[in-house]
Amino acid sequence: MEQTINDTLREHNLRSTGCREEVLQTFLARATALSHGDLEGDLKDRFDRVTIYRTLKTFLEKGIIHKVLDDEGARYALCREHCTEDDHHHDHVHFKCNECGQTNCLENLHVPAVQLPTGYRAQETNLLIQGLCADCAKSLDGRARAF
Amino acid sequence: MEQTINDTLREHNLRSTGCREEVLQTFLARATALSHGDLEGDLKDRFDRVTIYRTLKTFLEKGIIHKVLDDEGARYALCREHCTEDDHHHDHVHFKCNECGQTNCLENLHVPAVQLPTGYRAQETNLLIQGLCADCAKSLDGRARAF
DNA sequence: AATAATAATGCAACAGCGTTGCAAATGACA
DNA sequence: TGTCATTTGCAACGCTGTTGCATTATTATT
Ligand SMILES: [Mn+2]
Ligand SMILES: [Mn+2]
Ligand SMILES: [Zn+2]
Ligand SMILES: [Zn+2]
Repeated sequence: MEQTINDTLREHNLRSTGCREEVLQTFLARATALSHGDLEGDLKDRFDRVTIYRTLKTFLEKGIIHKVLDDEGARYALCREHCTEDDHHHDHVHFKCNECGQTNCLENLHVPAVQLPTGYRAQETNLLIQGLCADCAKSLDGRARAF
Repeated sequence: MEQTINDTLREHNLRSTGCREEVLQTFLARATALSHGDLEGDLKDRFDRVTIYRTLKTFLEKGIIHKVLDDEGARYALCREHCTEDDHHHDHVHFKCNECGQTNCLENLHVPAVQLPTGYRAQETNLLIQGLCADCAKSLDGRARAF
């Protein structure tokens, strides 16, 4: 695992540093879209917030993470498919649970194509669906039945 | 027109004030999604920026405008369909032009339904397509042909 | 293992966005 | 015209994200 992280950094032509290792580690461990604040919560005693900002920017540029559309602030998630500096492809759906607040990539759910008006050209699409994730829907149902 | 604006405010149980009239006027005139900064640009010598923020918040709550999800910041657009305090419905596509920067509602382009994983429940969807609007695509083509 | 070249970090300072509390001004309505 | 609830401007604040610069760490080379 330690090795995987440094391999990933090396593959993207990035030096191995404490902050980069831990940010990447956090993304792998939490497996959900994270904001800068989430990361700062975990890492602020070890690294300066500016360094975390710069790490996110670097990871974005190198194709290690992608930006996730959100109604309140910027979030980022690991790129599973193989993205590079030039070639990003993230045409999957993102889901945000209004109950637990988690935002996740639905990697195998493709954004459906839409027929744009004449002359328009699409370059990138972002579909965010908000609602209840399976876990929260279930526990809310349980709570409702109790009454 | 003057009358239309005050009618709209009245219909939503809002007092007619200079700031509200001019913000609504600006939305009608520009016919595109606006950020707080856009409005401030037009109105800052007449109204305090806090008042503009509060006007946006009020219009949002009353269903006069809706929030448009954007990759860089908050934008707002007029509700065309009849929204109220309780009942918002904005399942149309939003398009942002990467050339001219304008974000627009494609009112008659419905967000297609997607089949979520078992247990998930959708409550709201936001589809943002980025690319080139018809005007910009055309003028870029013209420029390319000139070489 | 020591060195040199390059890149990353921490710190301080800053700009922009959005919110809040409060006193003064204004709009609605009788 | 007067009353009362609402809205406004102002000052202050917190949060997010950026920049410049001196210091430190990583990497490649010897
Ligand atoms: Mn994703
Ligand atoms: Mn819209
Ligand atoms: Zn949930
Ligand atoms: Zn355009």
